This record gives sequence, C-alpha cells and structure tokens, in this order.
Amino acid sequence: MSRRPTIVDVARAAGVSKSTVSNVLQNSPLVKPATRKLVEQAMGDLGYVYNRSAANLRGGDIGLIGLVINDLRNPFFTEFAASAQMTFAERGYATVIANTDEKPEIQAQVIASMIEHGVSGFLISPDYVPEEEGLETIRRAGIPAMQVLRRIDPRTDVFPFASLDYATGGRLAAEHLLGLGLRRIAFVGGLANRPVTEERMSGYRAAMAEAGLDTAAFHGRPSRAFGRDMALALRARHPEIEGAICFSDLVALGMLAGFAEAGTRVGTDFRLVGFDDIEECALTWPRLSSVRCDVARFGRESAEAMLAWLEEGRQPPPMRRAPVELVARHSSLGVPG
Amino acid sequence: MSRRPTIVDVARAAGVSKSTVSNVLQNSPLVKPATRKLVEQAMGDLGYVYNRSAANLRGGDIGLIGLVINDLRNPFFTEFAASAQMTFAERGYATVIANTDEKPEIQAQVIASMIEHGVSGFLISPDYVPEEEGLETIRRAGIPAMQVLRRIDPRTDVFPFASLDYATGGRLAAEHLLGLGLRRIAFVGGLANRPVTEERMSGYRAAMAEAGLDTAAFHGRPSRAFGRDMALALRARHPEIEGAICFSDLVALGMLAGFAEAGTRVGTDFRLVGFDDIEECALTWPRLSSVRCDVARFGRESAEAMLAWLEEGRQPPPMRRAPVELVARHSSLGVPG
DNA sequence: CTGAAAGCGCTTACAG
DNA sequence: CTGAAAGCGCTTACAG
Repeated sequence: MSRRPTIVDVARAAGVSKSTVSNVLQNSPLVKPATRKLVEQAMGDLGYVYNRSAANLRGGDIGLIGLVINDLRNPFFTEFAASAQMTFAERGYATVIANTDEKPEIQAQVIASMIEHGVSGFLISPDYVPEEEGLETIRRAGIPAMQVLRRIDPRTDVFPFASLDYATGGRLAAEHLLGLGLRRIAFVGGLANRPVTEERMSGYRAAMAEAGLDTAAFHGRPSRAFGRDMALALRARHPEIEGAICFSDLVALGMLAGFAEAGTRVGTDFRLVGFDDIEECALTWPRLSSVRCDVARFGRESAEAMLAWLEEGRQPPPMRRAPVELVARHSSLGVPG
Repeated sequence: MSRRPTIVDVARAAGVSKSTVSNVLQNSPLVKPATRKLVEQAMGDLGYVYNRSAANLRGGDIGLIGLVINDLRNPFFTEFAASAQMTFAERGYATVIANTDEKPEIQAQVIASMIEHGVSGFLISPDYVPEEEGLETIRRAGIPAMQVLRRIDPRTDVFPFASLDYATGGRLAAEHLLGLGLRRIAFVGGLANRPVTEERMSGYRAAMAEAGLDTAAFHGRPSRAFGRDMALALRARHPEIEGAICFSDLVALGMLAGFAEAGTRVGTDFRLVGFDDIEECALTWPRLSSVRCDVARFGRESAEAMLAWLEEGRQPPPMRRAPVELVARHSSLGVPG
C-alpha cells in the first residue's frame, strides 16, 4: 500500500501551493472558484484523505466527542448512547464510545485514553464510585464535560449535570396506583442507597406519606432476573401487597414474566408500573404501564447542549431535570373487555 | 486554561532532552531506570498528557478502531458492539463507534469521517445496499477492514467476512420441531430476499424438503411489533399452522406477547423457536427456545481477529462461520408439570 | 487572491 | 545511555 497523498501532492497535481489547498479545505472565501475547482479535481483524482491528526496538531478542534457509558447493554443506556451519537454525527462530530461495565478502573482508563486521543468534549454517564477522585483527570485536562443520568462529581459548576425528573416520576406512579384504590404498594428493584434509587423512591415515599400509608421496598439489581424472582417471592411471602412501582422497566418486565409463571393476572390481581418506558412496554401482554423518560430525546438534548458549549461557549446550567410523564396501560388499569 | 504541557516541558523539568522523554514514552529499554524515574516524576508533576495525534503524524499507529453498526438499538447488535469494544479497550485500543440506522448515506459518511480520524482498522456490520460501491473507499485508503454478520462487499479476499452459521441454525430449529411431531411449520419474520433471511431459512427449507413437507414464510421487519401482529394474524387466518421458527428473538418475543393476548398457550397449542438466544429468552414465561448464536463471544472473536491482523499481519480467512446450537425451552417443549 | 515560511508535539535514525 | 536534528501533514499569519 503506497502512502496516502498529502496536500503537497494535491498542490503539485493542481499546480498551486499547498497553502491554497489548505484554504480550499478550510472553505476559505479567499480562493477563486476556478482554483477551488482545480484543487477539488486533483483531490478526487488522487483519492486524497484529510488527515485530522495533522490538522489537530496545529491547533484546531479534532471534532471528536467522548461518550462514556456505564452499561451499554442496558436498553435504556443504549438508547441514550445511540441518540447522542447520531446527533453528534449529524453535526459532523465523530464519537468515541466506551462501555465501562460499571467498573471504575475501566472508566478511569477509557477517560485517560480519550484525553490522549484529543476529544473535544465528554458526555459521561458514570459509574457510582464516590470514593474515587471523580472527574478530576478531565478537569486538569481542561476539557468540557457533562455528567448525565448519574452525578459522580459534586462540582456541577465545572461538570454540569443533566438527568430526568425521577422524583416526580415516582410520585406520579404512586399517585396513579393510590388513585386506583390501592393501599399496599411496594417499590421493587434498584440497589439501596444509590442516588437514582433514592430519587425514584422519594416521590413514592412522599405520596405514600401524604396518604398516611407505609412503604415497603425490595431492593436488588435492576434486571429482568431480579424482577422475575421478586414476583414469585411476593406471591409466596407477601400476598398482602396489591401493587408495585418498579425501579426500571427491566425489573417490571421480569415481574411480568414471574407473574405469568405464578398464574397471577397483572392489572387485576396485581398492579404494576415500570420506569423508563422503553419501547417494549407497549408490546408486552398485558401492556406495561410506565413512567416515560423519553431517553432518546434526552440523549439528543444532551448532545445538543454539549455542542452549544463547544461551539458557542454556552456552558449548560449546573443542574437540569428533564420532565417525565406517566403512561398508564393494562398492567395498572387492567385489560379492557 | 493554559496550554497542555508537552514533552519539551517535561524534558526541561526533568533536566533531560525531549528525545529521552520520548524514549520513556516508548518504553525503550535504552533508558536508565533512574532517568526514567526522573522523567515519570516530572510527568506526574506537570500533569502531562500524551498527544496521540502528534505521535500518529510521525508515522505510528493511532490505536483507534472504527466500529460501524447498522442498528445499535437492536440488542443483538448492541451485544456485538459492546463485546468488541470491550475487547479492543482491554488491548489498549479506543473505539470510534457509529450507528448507521441502516442508512447507506450515513454509513458512507461515518466511514469517511473515521478514515479522516485515522482509524487503524474497521469492523463493519453494514447495511444492505448492493448497488452502492461497497467498501471501496476503505480499500482505497488501504485500511484493514472486516465485514461481519452481513456481507456487503463480495471481495472477501480484501474484506474478510465473518458471521454465524445461520443455515445450520435454521436446520436445527426445523429438525427440533419435526422431531416433536409437527408437520405444519412456518418461518416468521425477516425481510424477504435479504441474505441473512435466506440463510436462516435455507436450513429450514432443506429440513422440510427432506421430510416431504411444504414450507410457509411470513416475511416482515424483525421487530417485536411484527411478531405480535403475526401471532394474532396466524391465529385468525392460519389456524392449521402448529409451530414457527422466527427470524429473530425479537420476532419470537413479539409472538409470545401476541399469543398471550390471543389466549394461545405457547409450547402446547403452538410451538415456537426464536433465533439468536438473547438473554431475555431464559427470562420470559414460558421460556423461549432459540438458536444460540453467542454474539458476545462472536464480538470478542471478531475483535481479536482484527487485532491479530493489525498487530501480527495475520489476515483473517475470507469466510468464517461461527457455530450455533439449539437451546430447547418451554416454548417448544411445553411447560413441565 | 496566492505562495513561502514557521511551527504544532511527537518519533526516529544518527552522533556522540 | 543521551542529545541534536529532521520531518510527519497540516494551518496560520504574513508578504506579495
């Protein structure tokens, strides 16, 4: 494979100087249309490829964004990552993406690697590791970074935080079930003492307290497997519980499967509300009620906020909460007819 | 934000030349341990960050892999992408990832962008667009590239192809249902005439022909929604069909929901086999039988093949088919007890 | 409007 | 074992 042509080769072929070729590349209005044509022709003939590393070296922006995700296999985060990446691509940015699998060592390593690669900005859905140094490496490198969905670093003036209004979501779900006449409502799934779990539970706790009712929480990994196991456990050991708000749809979908196995009719014998409203909720039987977070929109908006910061210097507000809404379906209302 | 320190700053602080700093960076055995110590100390003090763009310019490899995926939201491809990315990360490579959403224009654009960013290799699960120029842009740039899961470019000597043994998978599924005594078995989902659909169907067709039976295919998007609709349609209009092999688990999961809605007991009234064996299959009720593709392993192996090519010059074979196996569960065997 | 020159941060022979 | 020098492909003032 012979070496790739450079702007010098293009310049020679077009009979101009390499500065002129560079000006064409920059879309400089200085270049005469005829000259531009000539240069573009030469580029096509030679199969010229722009070398961003070289351009970057001289000063500019490399047009690369770092996207760090704690769990890329979880459809909630997949949707977020895919939406953000597509938004960046539309605006001419490439995205380096890494799945940290909730492991702080991997997170630290990929952040270091992305800094070396010269990313212009970071969008990070971090793991939870309060004891580590947070995003200090990024601050030292002076790279704009937003923390989304989870706040790992308290310095939101440096690392703006954006998430969804989980507290309101928990309240909406609880008020919905209370409005249907339920009294014994549990919260299922989510690891105890994690901020997101606390947020999602807080609205539930508040609504239950206002109704003068006790709460009950069954914590665990936000997975289908945990949901399935909990559905079976609730039937066996807590038959008094009439309904549940789940930490996430994955838990709720697991519970749906568990109740099917136990022969419990969801929506009638037991009322269930998920959290996130992933696509699958509208496709199960019975359909799953959920708190809609519209993470696709959230991913797009987060990417746009990042781009506004990079391109126009508009730093996002320290704290943003995107609105959520309740979508009631069969699993809480019952199957009609 | 003051400018980042360079090797010259480190050299000055450590009292050595910048060549020596570079040698430390390269882990050259030439450097005396004491000198190395001195340099590393200075790096730490200054918060030095290696600039890969500059290094790349001089010749070397930038340590960046381009991962191009046709549908990042589909859990099958998410799993593939996540496994490949994690494997690359373990070996010190960063991954630029892009979701093309099955759109050829986006695919062409992201490939061009990745070439500009200097990726060392490509792993591509492409869209299907026979009429375009395939991967010619990449060939011209002289970058090693593997096509996985779908073959868009016929030049497998240039772009090695790796996929799963779908034909055998289809045969195993058909033979399984035939062995249970079924005669009227349909194939559901998958767009007609797509290579993957043809491959997955071919084994089914062969097994049915050997048994002297007719085939029936109901093509459509490989989505939950299509599966749900087809389950309802089959019950209403094709009650003679006793079982189905689905193009993918998403279709099968949709059918599971549709049958639940229709009151059909899967595993007894109707027997169902999915394809891919995503995690969810073992967590539904009834549990879904499926053709296990182990895409996590396939992702890892594909990444390793790419790395062997890049690092040791071992080009992968033109064509590779990873083995698959049938996992029989409730949806075809019935729920025990 | 176009060209000659310096320089971005690194690596790579080559002297010493 | 360490240092001085050239050069990777581009951009950016600055002359012309």
